Amino acid sequence: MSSETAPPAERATGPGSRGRYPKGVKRRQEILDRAIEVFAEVGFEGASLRAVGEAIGVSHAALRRYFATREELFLEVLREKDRQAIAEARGRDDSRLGLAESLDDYRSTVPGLMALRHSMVARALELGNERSRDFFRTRYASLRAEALSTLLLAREAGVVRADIPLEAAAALLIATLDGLSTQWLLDPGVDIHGGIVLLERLLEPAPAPR
Amino acid sequence: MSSETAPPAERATGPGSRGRYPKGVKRRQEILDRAIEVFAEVGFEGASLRAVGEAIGVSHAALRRYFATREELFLEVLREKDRQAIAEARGRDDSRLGLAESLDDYRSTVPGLMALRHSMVARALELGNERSRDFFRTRYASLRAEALSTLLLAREAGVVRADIPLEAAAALLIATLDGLSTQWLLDPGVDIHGGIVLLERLLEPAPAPR
DNA sequence: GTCTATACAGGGATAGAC
DNA sequence: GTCTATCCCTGTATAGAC
Repeated sequence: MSSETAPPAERATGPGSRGRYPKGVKRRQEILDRAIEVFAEVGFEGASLRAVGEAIGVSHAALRRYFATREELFLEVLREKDRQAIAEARGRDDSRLGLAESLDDYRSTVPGLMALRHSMVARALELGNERSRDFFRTRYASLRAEALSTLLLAREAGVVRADIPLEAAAALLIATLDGLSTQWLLDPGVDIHGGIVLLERLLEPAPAPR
Repeated sequence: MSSETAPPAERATGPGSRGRYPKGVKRRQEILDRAIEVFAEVGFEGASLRAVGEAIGVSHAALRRYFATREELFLEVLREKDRQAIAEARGRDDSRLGLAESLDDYRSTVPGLMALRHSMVARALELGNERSRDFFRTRYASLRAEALSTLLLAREAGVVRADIPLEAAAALLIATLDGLSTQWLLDPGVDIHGGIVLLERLLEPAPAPR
């Protein structure tokens, strides 16, 4: 049952708590950063704990002082990338849908990291990997919530049809980004941008009557 | 470099060729069928070659007489499932889009096999796995082609708007099925059916004016 | 022709020394 | 905190029995 072996610096990253281990969190962040680089280079399968450790100049066993398991390290990498993406996304929030920008976010990540995300989602779908499952379930939930609020604004601004259920539309938006990216990753000839703008157009209120 | 060690029964499955090994192809098919069962039970990660071999009552080394590599076995499983799906899909081809039916196809597959497909796509995105890459690239290409011809029929029947690029719409359809399924697999509370019918409605010619 | 036996390199997890 | 040593599992590869 793997009953809670109490990983050291688990939830000790909050800034305003009691006593911290400044050395510890710093090292942890360093591992995270180097791990991202390794993923970007060799992808998910190539990024063994030993490979990551070697890139830092540390044995693979040492990594487990900061990340209880390989899966945990992977999830933390994704969390970190999400944080970075959110930080970059600030400041360009208008009432437009802005799907093209979301797409650029998606694509800006190096190929290795895109593969990482896909591999992690796949793992989350497997039996057993509850941690990954929970992570992605809440991640997609918040993605949908974010899309929903954007859609609400867009509808008020009049750029989205008023007769469609926005919850379904939100799920549809996220699904489109995911699915088109998959096809584009497999075959760069696929016009992913065309698919995005098509969906954006389909959501618009009235097709110009002529 | 792994320079072509000539796998035995590689392309010897065609029915009308020269001399066959009837015993061989039968055994191969048996392995395939049992492998599908194992995948359905334990998923992608749990289905090691040794596990599959054990389920058949054979050593793992024996499997490699029929499938040059683990990846090859996996791909063959997916090919087999595709064949079955195509066979079942015959007979219900009207001019409707029929997305709901496609969804049922998607869902009918046991969880383990859905995870298998996702895991294989993820692997195909990784560097190196060219076989998987090729398989899914052509697979998605033919899925899009199929969707395109369906969309053409639907447009002629008047159930799809005439002012949209159907190639982009085809990619969008496939992407939606993929993406929504991912969300639904992670969280059964997601109304995947709602997303599908929404897209179908968005593609319809004119929203009832009122 | 088909399969078992066996070896190899590499993976993640873990225990205990320093 | 980090290491080394070890365990058990994986896919791959080869030799040889029948």
